Order: sequence, then C-alpha cells, then structure tokens
Amino acid sequence: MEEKQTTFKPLDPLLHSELRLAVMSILIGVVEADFVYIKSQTGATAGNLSVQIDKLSAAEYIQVEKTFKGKKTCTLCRITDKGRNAFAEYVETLKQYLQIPKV
Amino acid sequence: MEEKQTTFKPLDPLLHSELRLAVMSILIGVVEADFVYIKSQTGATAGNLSVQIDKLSAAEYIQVEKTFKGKKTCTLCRITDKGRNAFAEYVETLKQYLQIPKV
DNA sequence: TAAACCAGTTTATTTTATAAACCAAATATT
DNA sequence: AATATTTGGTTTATAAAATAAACTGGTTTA
Repeated sequence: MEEKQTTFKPLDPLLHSELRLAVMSILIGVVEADFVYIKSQTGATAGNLSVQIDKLSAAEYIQVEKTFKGKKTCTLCRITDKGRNAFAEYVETLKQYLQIPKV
Repeated sequence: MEEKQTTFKPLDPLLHSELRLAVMSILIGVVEADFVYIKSQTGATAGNLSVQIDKLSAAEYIQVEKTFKGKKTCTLCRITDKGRNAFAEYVETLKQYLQIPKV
C-alpha cells in the first residue's frame, strides 16, 4: 500500500486564479458589487472578467443578478455562503504553503 | 489621463502555481532538498516536477546541482536569495487578496 | 543476460487565462 | 433625425500553463 501526498493539501483551482481571487476578495468585504466597479478595482478587461464571473457563478461561489441602473444594464454580484466557506478554506490551505501559522 | 489598477498588485506568475509554490515552500525551510524528496512531499509526478524545477531554476529562484548518491544520480535544489525575496514579496502581495493584515 | 527499477527528461495533450472581436442599447453629435 | 460614439457587457479565438504519458540511460535483481 502506497502513502500519498502527506504535506500539501490541494488548492481549490477555482480560487487559485489571480482575477477570480481578486473578485472574491472584493465581494467578501461588501454586500454586493457591480460589474463596472469590479472591473475598475481589478483592472481586468471586460471579456476576462465576464468569463471569470461566469465560472464563479457556475460554482455557486457568487450569485449574479441582472438589473438596471437607470436605463443602463447593471450586473450585480454577491458572494454566497458556499463561496465564503470556500474562500476561508482556501486561505487556511494556502497558509501552509506560505508558512503562515493557522489562527 | 487614465487611472490604472489601484487595488490589486499583480501576483508573481512564477510563484502563483500550486506545484512551484509547494517546491519553494519546502526549500525555504531547509538548506537543500533533492528531487526524490520534493517529489514525495508534493505528490507530483516526476515529469511535472522536472518541468517546474526547470522554470524556477531558469528564473534563478533556485539553484540545481546534479550529484550522486552512491551510484544513483541525485538532483539537489536550494533556494537563492532572489528566490527568497520573490517568495517574501509574493506572500505580502497575496495578503492583500486574502485580507490578511501586513505584519 | 534479460527483466524490472530508479531518477529523471522530453514531448504531447489538456486545461486555463486572456484579449480581441463582436453586439445591443443608450447617449451624444451634426 | 440620422449617424457616430460610448457603455456594459458576451462570445470566440489565441496564447500560455499545467500535467501526464512516453521515453532514456544507468542499476539492481533474478
């Protein structure tokens, strides 16, 4: 019987992405944020952001609501409980890699 | 004049990789480690590890020395000062994303 | 001496990230 | 009023990355 990977817990690939992590980082601190705001804060292109938001949404880490701001469309994002938990776990896992003591 | 990406500093792409980060995490804590040990600690395949070690080596984040252990070849790795600095900076940058206060 | 094994490397494949091109609606321009 | 421009995105094509499969050269074992 073979022993497996004792040391490093795998990192959630959905969160281990610069842009998706930045999006989650923003959303964890606010009630909600819209596409335009997230775009400005991250400096991402609209296309890239759109794709990454879709992925986070498909995983149910965030919830996306399409509304209007006056006459303009507005894409609102909120983190879900699942997303919050995943983020917290990602942070704890990463601490092992970064040699940062837990809590 | 346009304002750019105020909030998130870019993450060093060489370190923002699960396996390369694990390798650096190991090497930061020891004087040196060999290929076989790193492989066992990370659970990586030999091929993948070989490629990632090459990349870290090409960036001079680590130094690779080919020696022998008895009659067997032995690939020794050590972190460099450049690697140590890059790792430290990566950790600090990441803290922003993870909402962990700096020092 | 051939079969299996060890320590890796090289190459091919899959996955991922990213930007370019596009679209519909709203607003501004002549 | 027609047309040009901007806004808020989505879709698609391309570039880059991660990863495993296949391979190599030497070593031990049967």
